[in-house]
Amino acid sequence: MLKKKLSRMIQSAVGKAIASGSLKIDKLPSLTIEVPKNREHGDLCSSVSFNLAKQTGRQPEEIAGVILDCLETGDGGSVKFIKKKEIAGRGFLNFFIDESYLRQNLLEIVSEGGGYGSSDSGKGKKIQVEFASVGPTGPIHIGHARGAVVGDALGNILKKSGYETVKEYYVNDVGTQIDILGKSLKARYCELCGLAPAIVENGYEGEYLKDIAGRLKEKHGSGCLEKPPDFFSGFAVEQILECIKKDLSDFGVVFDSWVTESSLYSTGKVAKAIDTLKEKGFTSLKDGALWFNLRQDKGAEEGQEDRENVLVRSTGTPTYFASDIAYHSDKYNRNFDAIIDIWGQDHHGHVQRVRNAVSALGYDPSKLEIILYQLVSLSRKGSPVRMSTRRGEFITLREVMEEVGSETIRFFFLMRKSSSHLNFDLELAKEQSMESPVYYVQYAHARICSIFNEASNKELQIAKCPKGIHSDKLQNANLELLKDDIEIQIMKRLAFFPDEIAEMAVSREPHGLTVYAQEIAGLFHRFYTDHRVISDDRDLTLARLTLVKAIQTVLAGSFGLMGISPKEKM
RNA sequence: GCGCCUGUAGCUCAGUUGGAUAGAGCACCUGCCUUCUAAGUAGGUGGCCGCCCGUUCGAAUCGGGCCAGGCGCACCA
Repeated sequence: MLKKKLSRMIQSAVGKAIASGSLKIDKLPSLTIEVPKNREHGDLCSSVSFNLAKQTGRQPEEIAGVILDCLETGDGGSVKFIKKKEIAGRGFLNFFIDESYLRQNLLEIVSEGGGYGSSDSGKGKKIQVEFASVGPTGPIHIGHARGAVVGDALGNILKKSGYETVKEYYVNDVGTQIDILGKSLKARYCELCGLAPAIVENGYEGEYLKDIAGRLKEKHGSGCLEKPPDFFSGFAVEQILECIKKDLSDFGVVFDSWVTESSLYSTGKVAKAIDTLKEKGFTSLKDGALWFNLRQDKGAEEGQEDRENVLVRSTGTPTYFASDIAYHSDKYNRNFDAIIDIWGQDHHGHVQRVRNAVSALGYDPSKLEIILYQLVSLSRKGSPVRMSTRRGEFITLREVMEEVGSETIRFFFLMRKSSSHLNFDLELAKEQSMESPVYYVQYAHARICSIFNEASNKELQIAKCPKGIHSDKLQNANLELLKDDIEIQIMKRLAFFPDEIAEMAVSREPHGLTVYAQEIAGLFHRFYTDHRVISDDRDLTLARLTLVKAIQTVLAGSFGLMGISPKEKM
């Protein structure tokens, strides 16, 4: 990673300056390396001198000079990294990457293939991402899909960055809503059997329940009328969960682990969590119910107010809150270094009390990171489409997948940071499809594939896209021939791919994937317009094929993280 | 009322965690195909970064106060 590499170099330079007495500070300042907006300011830059100036009372420019004097750009490797370094803007340190380093990197991209972009920045750390945990009371709808996309992509990014990552789905298969679901199913079933259905208060009314009732009748005839409520809710959950799993996998979202709420009950984890809270004195009885109340002397995070929440209802059944505490306790016991929950913004009221409960149990609350994604408002031709699972008014993920395609949905949902509101217009997504950024990036990939097809036709004997590249031919290409401005620019941006991924892993924000992919695609399209890859000049052809192969590799790599499959032809 | 999120070009949004002259796409003008895909590309128009204070070498970014929009405040999940 370029930034890390330079950061280490500057760090040791500062260390050297301290040792030699030319710099007098007690602690190293936080060191951030950036890519300057203005190309004249180099490829990488740092503003450490400004921070150090504050500590030492000296001029930034002077400090910058001291650091540069101690900086060793040789860095021991065989390939030179920094070509030029300078002080500008009254103290900024600007660095220019040597082209030979970029050319070397190009070969690495081609030989690493799909592995390029990986890093070990998360090595040895175990991390869990739980997302898309939609209760099995109805089909997964388009609003939920945002959480699914964000979580999936983030999980992919973390894995790529070397974290041991578990993508998990939590199934709320017990509770009041599940009981109501069972009753609602029974009502539909009674209808099918020619009986008057019981009226279910706040019952689910979606069409899908009629289908499930139909399947129940098909399987058992009218023989289930006397079955207990559990039977109906169990059947409904089983059917709906199967449908959710199918939807998600068709959407390209894959989980490593599924945990059911019911299992937390059957293994006694819920009871244990409640008992522990009781023992530690975080509970009280009021109106026949057991409440969680935060005590400021224990576990309370600073600046919080006392809050009370019901753990066990006066009826004796624990609430969702209780089982969620047990679930988080279970997560902590699995020894993750970080636990990431991805929830819809509508659950934000739940955030603080879960954090409170977790710290009440004695766990480190800083390990729990809750990402709230803003809800998706769906519209069609500008007019809003309201959704409610209970009333059965919703647009399902499957419907939208069939209408606009899963890749468009995924790309769209990754284009905005998760804290931004997102309006998804069905008609617009379709209409724009020809002009959309999804096609823009796909088109770049497809064009490259086309070049390789042509190359194989032209007796160059370069393998076809995308597999089986004869990398030895490309490895021997004379990359010195890549010297046009746009070629250098492309090599630079490709070299930053590992940095980009590592940064997204740290910020937990996968939306940079779309930004980066569009940028690479844009550079390629510019290159493609002005330069021919395949020409009579065999050496230049090989060099450019290597460049283009690297672009293709990186594009496909970013698509993979987004969960989008690269197109070979359009 | 309390809490969370958002406010950047006409529209949809980026903005490297406080850096140097704020960027894309769409839309609107003007160019570029005998060639590996024009689903592309070059250029132009377009900005009190919601408003006001503050913090400092430096603010779209951090803090406070307003204004506007979205969402949440159950013995639901």
